Parts: sequence; structure tokens; C-alpha cells
Amino acid sequence: MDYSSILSHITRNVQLTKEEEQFFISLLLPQKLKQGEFAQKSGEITCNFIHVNSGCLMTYFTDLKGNDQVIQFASSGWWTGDLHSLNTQQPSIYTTRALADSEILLLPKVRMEELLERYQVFERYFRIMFQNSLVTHQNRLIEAFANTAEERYSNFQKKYPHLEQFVPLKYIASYLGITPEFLSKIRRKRMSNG
Amino acid sequence: MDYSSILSHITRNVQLTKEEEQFFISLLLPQKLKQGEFAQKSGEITCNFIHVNSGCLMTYFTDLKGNDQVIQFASSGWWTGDLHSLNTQQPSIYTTRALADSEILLLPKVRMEELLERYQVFERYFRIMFQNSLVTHQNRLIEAFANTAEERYSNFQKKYPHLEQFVPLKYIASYLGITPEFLSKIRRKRMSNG
DNA sequence: TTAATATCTTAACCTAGTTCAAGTCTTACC
DNA sequence: GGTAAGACTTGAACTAGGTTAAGATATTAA
Repeated sequence: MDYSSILSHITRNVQLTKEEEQFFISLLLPQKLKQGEFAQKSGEITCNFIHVNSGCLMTYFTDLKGNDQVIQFASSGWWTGDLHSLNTQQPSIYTTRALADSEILLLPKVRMEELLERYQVFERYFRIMFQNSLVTHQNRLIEAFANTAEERYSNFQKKYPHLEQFVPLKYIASYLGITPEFLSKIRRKRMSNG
Repeated sequence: MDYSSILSHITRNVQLTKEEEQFFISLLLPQKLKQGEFAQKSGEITCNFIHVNSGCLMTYFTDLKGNDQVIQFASSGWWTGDLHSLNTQQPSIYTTRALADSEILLLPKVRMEELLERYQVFERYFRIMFQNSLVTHQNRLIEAFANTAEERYSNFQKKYPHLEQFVPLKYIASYLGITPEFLSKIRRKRMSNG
């Protein structure tokens, strides 16, 4: 397994010594997923924080009516998984699944705690990472309320130009908070208007 | 100014020595706001991270059409402000304003950096705080997509029972992502159905 | 190659939520 | 005390987006 991707993402924010790098890598469990396979199923307790090394995963939530609601797409360089379940060790309400053949690195909860205890630089790294992630989520919230579905679709395409090629449209619709039928309408309207 | 509230919120997550407590407090700038006054205006660069000691603040975003979109209410014990502007030192798109007479504590960006440099325990505190905040934001996102306006209003009332008494309804409507008119309708329907 | 299954689109009809305009109730201020 | 301004409600007309159901296009499996 290639660790250069995850290390370069970390060293964008903090500097690591060789020792810190080595220890960090020693904690990670590499795993390969084929398209459609699960990294985490809802109902299970989340034991690992997940880093995407290559490929693409999505996390979704199945509501009472049985509808899947896509919360997040995660491609190379992203952390994903259910933080709430990881923190509280309650069963997760989310499912995380590979949209393409993917390589992921699992950081088990107890190992992560060891890491944070031992090398303070990782407290800093995760503080910065969560802080940035929070900003992203705030933006998505504004996006969801202030824009129409069509605007959200445009913004999605700008932001994730590579995703649309291999993510089924129904999941994109779900991510945008609309039905696949309505996304179809938007796309059709676009075609005729140029 | 009384620092027991902020200290107790911190020591819920990490332990502080007397020295760390003292240093932390020495960085804070107390400020009193009367109802309606601004803690931060959009267009300005955010210099401070804001902690609410008493009272209540709201943060909103004014979109291109001139509509205010309420992002967050923050009452005693909450951190608020614009993290994106604080990080990047670009002008903020948010306004933060007192909904009631309030006491706030400002932690200036440079002081915060000093603090994190000097006492690692605060890296840990803010890491945990941002991590929890992220979970809250994820939940709000699901809430926004998966529930009707009426369900969101019910959940809001359960979650913030004290707010409705002094927050103007139009801001609650904005927080819920609907128009004041439609909130009126929901309330009316509720009355007649019991 | 064919059946089977999942994805995507179309169209008719339906509803949650918006827009706009008017009217009531407070609160604040000269 | 009168009037101005903001907050809340009401109702009628409208629209973004949902629902249902059917058909068209992949994609997969055998």
C-alpha cells in the first residue's frame, strides 16, 4: 500500500518527524474495496476512522420511509466515516460504500487515541482538519437553503467535475436533496437551453 | 466578568492546570452587547473567535437577493463567529448580532495561535469541540433534507425550548429555511389541531 | 444471446412552500 | 397622544419540486 497520499495531505497542515510518520503508518490498516462493497454498515458500531487512498466512497443515511439520503462523497485524500458513532460507540445510522474500486486506510479508534496521546502534532492536525471540515459543512447548509435545486446541481458539477462520470445520477440527486425524476427534468431543460 | 462558565465548558472535555487557566483567561477580551448590537458585521475580516457567556447571539448570511439566512443561534456556553474568515483573513459573509443583552468573550486570532502553540491541551480541547460541532452540522443537514418544515419546527422547539420566547419568529423561520408566512400557517394549523 | 435487473427519462397530476398584497398588533419615538 | 415602523397573520395565486406509473436504456448474469 502506498502511504504517500495520506502523508502529503497531513504535511500540508503540519510537519512530521520520521518517527511520527512511522508510528502513524504502523497504526493504519489497509483495505481494498470493490465497487459496491461496504466500508461500514448502518446498525454497526463504528470502530475506525476511514481515509480514502484511491477510488471513491459515499456515505448515506436511510430514513424511516426507506429513502437513502447521501450525505457525503469522499474521494482520494478525504477522511470519512461516522464521527458520532466513533465518539459515542453507539450503532451508526450511516452506511459507507465504495462507488468505484477503492483503497482505504482504517485508523482504529483506540489507535487514534494512542496516537493523539503520544504525538501532540496529530491533535493539531485533526483540529485543523475538523475545523476546515466544519466550514465546508456550514457552506453546504447555506447552499441547501439559499439555492434552488438547479443552482445546487450547477455548483455540484463545478465542485466535483470528475464525480458525475461514474456516480449514478440517483445518488447525485439524493446528495442534492431532490428525486432522480426531478434531476432528469433539470438535465433535460439544460439540454434544450444550451 | 465571570469566567466560570467558559472554564466549566472547557473542563468538561479536558483538564486544565491553574497556570493554563490563568493564561487562557488573560487572553480573553470581555465585551457587553445590548440587544440588536453587532459582534461582527459582514464585509469585515473576523479577528476574534467568540464565546457566549450569557445572553444569545445569532449568525446570519445575507444572500444576493437581500434575504437574511440564519445559520446559527448561540447561547451561553457556545463558540460562534466565522471560522472561514478567521482562518483565511478574507472578509466575512456573516453577521453576528445579539438577540438579547449578552456578555461575550473574544479570543483574538493571534492570541488563539499563541495559546495553541504554548499549551497543547487547547489543541485537544478545540479538536474535540470542532469534532462535536461537525456532528451537529451533519445532523442539521440530514434534518434539512429528510424532514418537512413542520417536523423541523417541532424538532427546533424540542431542542431549543427557551429560544422561541424571545427570538422573533421571522428569524426562526429563516433558521428553518422557510418564509415567515409559511411558519405562520404551520402555527395556525397546530392551534386548530390541538 | 437472452433474460433479468438496475438506471434513466417522460409525462400527468399533486402538494409543500413561495410571493405578493393587505390588515392587525405592538412597540417606540417625537 | 399620534404616528411611524417592525412583527405577525391571512388569503389568493403561483411555482418548485414530489409522486406515481410507464417506458426506454444500459448493465449484468447465466
